[in-house]
Formats: sequence, structure tokens, C-alpha cells
Amino acid sequence: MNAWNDALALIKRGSEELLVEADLIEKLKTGRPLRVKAGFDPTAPDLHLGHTVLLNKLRHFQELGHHVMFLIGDFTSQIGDPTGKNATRPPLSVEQIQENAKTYQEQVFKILDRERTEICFNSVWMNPLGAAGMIKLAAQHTVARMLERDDFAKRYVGNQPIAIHEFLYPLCQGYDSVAMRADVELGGTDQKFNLLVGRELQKHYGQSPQVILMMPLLEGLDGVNKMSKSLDNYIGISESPDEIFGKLMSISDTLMWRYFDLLSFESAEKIAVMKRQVEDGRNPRDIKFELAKEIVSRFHGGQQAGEYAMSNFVARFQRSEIPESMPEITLPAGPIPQVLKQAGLVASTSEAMRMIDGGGVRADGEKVSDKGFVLSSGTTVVLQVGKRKFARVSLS
RNA sequence: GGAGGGGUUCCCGAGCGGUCAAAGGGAUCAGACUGUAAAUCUGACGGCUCUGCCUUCGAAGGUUCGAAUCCUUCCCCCUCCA
Repeated sequence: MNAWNDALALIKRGSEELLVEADLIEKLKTGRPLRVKAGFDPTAPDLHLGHTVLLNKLRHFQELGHHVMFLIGDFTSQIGDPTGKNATRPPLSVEQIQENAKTYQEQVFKILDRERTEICFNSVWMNPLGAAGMIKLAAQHTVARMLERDDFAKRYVGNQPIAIHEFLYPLCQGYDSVAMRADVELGGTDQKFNLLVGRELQKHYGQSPQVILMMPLLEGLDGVNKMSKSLDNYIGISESPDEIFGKLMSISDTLMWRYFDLLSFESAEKIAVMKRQVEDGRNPRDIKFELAKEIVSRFHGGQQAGEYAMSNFVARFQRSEIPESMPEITLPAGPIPQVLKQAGLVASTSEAMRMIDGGGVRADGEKVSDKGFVLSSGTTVVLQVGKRKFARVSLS
């Protein structure tokens, strides 16, 4: 068993597709540290578990001694990866990008090794390219090839608009690979087209084409769509332990196994054992507890964090206790709908009224049914909307 | 440039002079049941100083007692032709 053979096994673990395996083997055999690229959009500074699937894989490369390049697409974010929804996005200010990049680093290094990670910005080479360079770049590809991209093809057939600039995104992403001399690029399966453009362009520019490693997309909390901030079905890695724990507990039993596969560091064997236990009648909830503990522990400093989050969870949802910590606010006295709104527990007084009608509002644990109920000054109440929104409000 | 179709509340999508804050579905939220699972059932789903009032149907004007619905101009999207 060769060293590169072990490396290959680790690299392939959990991945969806590797193009081209022979190329990778060849690169590994050279023994030099490979330049591994993965791109991120600076518009969403909050990383979520979906991103970590990729980060975990980058970490594998680091463990194998390779050079990881964490690309922040500050130039490409002006285009926005075509999703059909977005027109040209207003460019973020330099300050904003810097700030987002900083947030990225704080979060990313919970997984990656800071010492062995290079942070890159693609504006560094994209800006100097200029209009002439962009035209030259655009000349490397044809419309027909672009329309092969699934997303474009669907929109084209479905009479949905496709703006010309959207074609530039894959080209820019591909050019990044050229500029970075990437040996390997990681991406989600939805990135296949863009990743392949990188290979093409590298050939045009006389480089050996990058190897493409695609990771499966993690479904969001709804179990259907991919995890994304815009769909609000995500678990952010900088969310509070209780929040992460709770959200993980709310996923479906089916989805839980998917999360184990893509997020857990447990061995495949151990996961298989747990699966068998559930088939034999063990409550899936208990297995979910294990997952939730593992993830919380990973992002919140050790096993104790996981245990603690679990005990909070049990207290709150199984024994319906009021949580120990919650936002504490002082607000002017007034009718309860106004106070709920000002406390940020509901979006509007109308919503507050509806919630009261629906029986979802509690004050100090007592269900509120009177919409005109006035919270008088000098008192402090714990207000609750639904099962998870709490605030301790002092009335002035 | 020409011809035609279209822009409705988070999404899809009805409405085509009053009974429209706007059908239906999806998503979401709350309640019941639970394992903060699924499924199911119930309700809500523009805002407010809430038995009423105010703002919404691409934008701005106009006709009318009254407009999402009619007219004018403008903006945007799609299809076909060039």
C-alpha cells in the first residue's frame, strides 16, 4: 500500500464525484504539496453546516500536507452565481468585504488549520484584467457550451430570462483556477459546470487541468432544499449551542442519517451500528441526541458544551421549563401586543394579536388570552411566543 | 425595428369595474397530538391607536360615485420575425 493510495482513500471519503481520478493519482505521485482551491462568496459571512462539508474535506487535504487556498470571491460576487433569482448585485464595499472575510476566518478556523491556509481574493487578478482581458476570456467559450449548464438550459427552455453577464460567472471562476494555478478544486455537486470550465481554461492557458472533487450538497432543515441562508433552513456554525442543538433535533429521522454521513466524524461502522439499533426499535431521538452533541461540541469548545446543551434541551422541551438565559429588556409599560412587538418576539402588533388568538403567547408561563391585557410598570415578566421565543421584560 | 404574450400579496397562480386585503396550492407561523421527528387535525398568514381605519395587485398619471380590473405614458420580462 503506497502513501498516495491511502491519501486517495481519504480524499475520496464522503465525496460525490472525482474528476479525473487518474489525474489526481498522477499529481499525488509527484509528492509535492498540491494547491487546493475552494471558493466562497463574501456576501454571506455566516457559515453554516452546509459549508462545513467542504471545509471538512479541505481539512483532509491539510492533514495530508497539501496547500489550501481559501478563495474569497470579492470580484465574482458582483456577478453572483446565476441562480435565476439574482440580477447583478451591487458590489460590496471594500470595508464590507474585509469585514466579511474576517468573519469567515474566525469561523473557518474552527475547522481548518490557520497555519496552512492561504486566503485569496479574486479581485487581485480580476480587476487588472480589464475589459480587454474579459473579452479575451469570454472568447474562450461558446454560447452553446454555456447553455449546457443545467441551470441555464432549464431557464432557456422555461422562457426565463438569462442575462449575458451571468455567462461571465463560470468564466471568472475558471480563470481563478488559472491565476491560482490550482491542482485541485473543491466544490458542491451544483458547481460541476463551473469547475469544469476551470479545467478548460487552464488548458487554454497552458496549465495542467485541475482535478475536480465534488462534495454532496447538504440538505437544509426542511430536508428538501440545499442548506442556504436565503431559504432560512440552515444551522449557522456561530449560532448558540442551544440553537444548534435544537435545530438538529428538529430534523426528520430520515434527514438525520444524511447529516451523520456528511457531518459526523464518527466512523462508517459506528453509524451503521446506530442504524441497526433504530431498526431494532431504539428511539431515533436518542441517536439524534448523539449527533446534536457531536456538532455542538465541535463548534463550541469540547464535549462539555454538547452535554450542557443537551441538558438544557431536555429541561426546556421535555420538562417544559423556562430557559435560564434569555434576552433581558426594559420597555415602557403598555398593552401586551405592543410590548411583544417592541421586545422583538413578533414582527407586528397584528401578529401579536393573532398569536394571542392562537394561544401561542404566555406571560410567566400563563397563557394570555386577553389582547388588551396591560403590562403595568414596575413589574418584570417572562414573555413567551411559541415554544422557543422568550424574553424577560421589565416594564418601566 | 416589427408582431404577439406577460408583470398580482414570500413562491406558484386565479381574479379582469363594486360582494377584493384579493380564490386555490406551496412555504411559513401558532395550537392539538408527539420524540421541538414524521404523519394528521385546527387556526393564522399587509399594517395600525383593531367591531373601525390605513397601505397593497410593475411605475406614474387619468376616467369613474367606485379600479388589481378601463384609458394614457413609462419601466421590465418572454416568444416569433429581422
